[in-house]
Amino acid sequence: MATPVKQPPAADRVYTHVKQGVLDRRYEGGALLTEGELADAVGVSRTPVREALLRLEVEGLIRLYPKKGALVLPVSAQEIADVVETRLLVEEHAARKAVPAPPSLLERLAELLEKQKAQAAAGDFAAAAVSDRCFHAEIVRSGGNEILSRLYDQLRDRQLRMGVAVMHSHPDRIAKTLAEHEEILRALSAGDAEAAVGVVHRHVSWFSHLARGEVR
Amino acid sequence: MATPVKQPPAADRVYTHVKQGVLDRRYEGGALLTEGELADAVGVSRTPVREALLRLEVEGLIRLYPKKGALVLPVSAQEIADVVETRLLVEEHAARKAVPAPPSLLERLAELLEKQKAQAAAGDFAAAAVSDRCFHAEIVRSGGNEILSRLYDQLRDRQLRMGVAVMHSHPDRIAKTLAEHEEILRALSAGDAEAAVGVVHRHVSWFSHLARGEVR
DNA sequence: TGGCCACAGGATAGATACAACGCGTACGCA
DNA sequence: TGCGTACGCGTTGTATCTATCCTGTGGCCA
Repeated sequence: MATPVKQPPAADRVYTHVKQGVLDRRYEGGALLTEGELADAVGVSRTPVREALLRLEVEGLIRLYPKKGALVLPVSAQEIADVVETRLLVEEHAARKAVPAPPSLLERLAELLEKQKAQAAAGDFAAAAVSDRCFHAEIVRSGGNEILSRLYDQLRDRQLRMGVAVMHSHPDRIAKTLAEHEEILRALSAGDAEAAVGVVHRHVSWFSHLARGEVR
Repeated sequence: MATPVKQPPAADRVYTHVKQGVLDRRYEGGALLTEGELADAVGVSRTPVREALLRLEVEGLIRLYPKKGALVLPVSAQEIADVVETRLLVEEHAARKAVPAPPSLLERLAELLEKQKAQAAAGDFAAAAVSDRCFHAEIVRSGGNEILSRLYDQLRDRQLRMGVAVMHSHPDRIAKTLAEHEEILRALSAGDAEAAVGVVHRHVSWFSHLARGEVR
């Protein structure tokens, strides 16, 4: 048999294609995508394309203009501020709620932290970024609130568009991130909610300083 | 001319139809909707139905099962808890941020409160519920965070499914709601953030007591 | 009688065909 | 030359058709 693996659904392929394209700037902010283009690019019909675009609009990555096309939303200062503010709200809440932390959570966090360290040391920054993301998501998910967990995932996606390059280019920043993660883990282990919240606050709001005025 | 008005897009009609159906319990939780049924019911083809169902899934009202149909999600205790927790998080944050409140905000809130009072006095509980909702939404929107504003709207929609009847049936509760709104407005006017947060907390978490164990 | 397999029914997933709409352009008229 | 209108192209919106997949049912065999 030539292709024993079953292809993922066409709608998902389009979704991933566009999302990746938007996230890593292959599609510039302000670009106007049309269903036909995307259909050709991915090799499917327009129907699944419509589906994917609809999902992406809900996530706030694009905006659908009737009879015109899908506008790749440029990153605005407003959006950056909103994302950071919302992340702060969700993550601080999660950190506060994660105290006292169950051993299973602490264990998973320690594991993720080790993994990220190893990946950073090996120079695999992309993988490290994934681990970074998992670390935060794990804390949020430990709160057990599905609404907040889903929201948080979306926030991280949107944040990916805003200056990821900087994260990857500065080893200093990586080290600082790791140190802060360690600090968060320590605070959670110690059951010190306010300390954990404080570190999370620093950790997240650092980004807003960096992003200020860097709207491209 | 018979129908001079232009019909809204078919997808929107389906969306509204299903959403209303789910919200006012015409479609029971646990029911399995099929695209064909809905297409016939609204009088459009299945394509816009798909679109509408997709949007509703993102909002968390239904769950799409591949090759099976659209399950109207039953209200679970988990969902109630999540909605209330998230509302608390968002609304308390909004209340805190709304201090000091600009006069324009206070003005709009006072206006909405008066309107709701009049509607409640006139016995138009449905309209009063709409005003109630606007009151809260206005505070959240004043924060200027689009992500939180959109999230909040979704939360209110979902909460509509959980025991609205109770709200409408007890005039006592209406009176209490109005009193609490007045209290919130007073606290905001006075610039007392913590007082406002406290009232909001009471106001929102009242619902969780009511909903506990009342999962239908 | 119990379990397995084949088949049929119904649903979605995807492709394609058609209609309606909007926008820009170019032509015509004043 | 300037403005208004009409035409044409491109895009989305909707409908319909086909293929694929899942599920439940029925019969057959051990």
